Amino acid sequence: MVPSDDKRFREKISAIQDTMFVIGGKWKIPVILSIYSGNKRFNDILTSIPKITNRVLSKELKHLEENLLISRTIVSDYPVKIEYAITPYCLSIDKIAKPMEEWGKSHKKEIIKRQINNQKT
Amino acid sequence: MVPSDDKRFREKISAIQDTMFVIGGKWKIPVILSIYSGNKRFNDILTSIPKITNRVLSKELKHLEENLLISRTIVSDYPVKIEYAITPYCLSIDKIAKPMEEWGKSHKKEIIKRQINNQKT
DNA sequence: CGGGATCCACAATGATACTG
DNA sequence: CAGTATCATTGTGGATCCCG
Repeated sequence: MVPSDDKRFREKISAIQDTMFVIGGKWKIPVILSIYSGNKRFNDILTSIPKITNRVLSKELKHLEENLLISRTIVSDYPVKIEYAITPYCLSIDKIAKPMEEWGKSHKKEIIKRQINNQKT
Repeated sequence: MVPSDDKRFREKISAIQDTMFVIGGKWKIPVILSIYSGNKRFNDILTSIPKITNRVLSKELKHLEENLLISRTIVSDYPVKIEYAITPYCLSIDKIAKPMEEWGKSHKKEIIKRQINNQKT
């Protein structure tokens, strides 16, 4: 590796790893999209996302709140009623969600194409 | 959630999760960038990425090869000499790496800003 | 209803050694 | 050189129960 590239290289990696930390993992984006698509209550979000468990959802919501992507509001004390909402800031992840969605789709095609070619040989 | 949104919603989630699967995790992007920046040999890549171990690197390289992002070429049999290279197809991830890098940078600023505000109160 | 606490299985990782 | 094998340790996720 060229030494002069080193600093920029590491900064780049670091920035991308930061992003991965915030929205990476299996559930972050699904949770955000669930709330974005209208779900506000814990159990609604829970049931809207296949296979997620309440403990994991709880952790993810906390993580997202700490990273300013969603807000948590106590609507009523008794019975306890909480509402989650995405923050205006959260909309900025659209800039990465869109490319990721498109790339994911085209990549799937690419992999399928490869499999067909392998079968031929 | 509105039922009519359901199908598109799940497709969107699925595509993004596919992307996360391919380039997600701690090391995928660093490995790609390392090769991109000129490292071709296993041990070069290994030492260029802080904290990665040879076992993890080995797994990541296999994963990336399976997903067509890098190529693995046996240059000489004895002594064994392998060369890794990024594929032309791999360049397509630039479309997501760039946005992720930019978002990561601006997000760090956002978090720092939040911390300063919290200290005031 | 919105989670937290606990227990447990299994996956991931580090360290070290070893091989073709 | 380019990895694998093995073992100990840690982390993470699911299942279940519980509480305000």
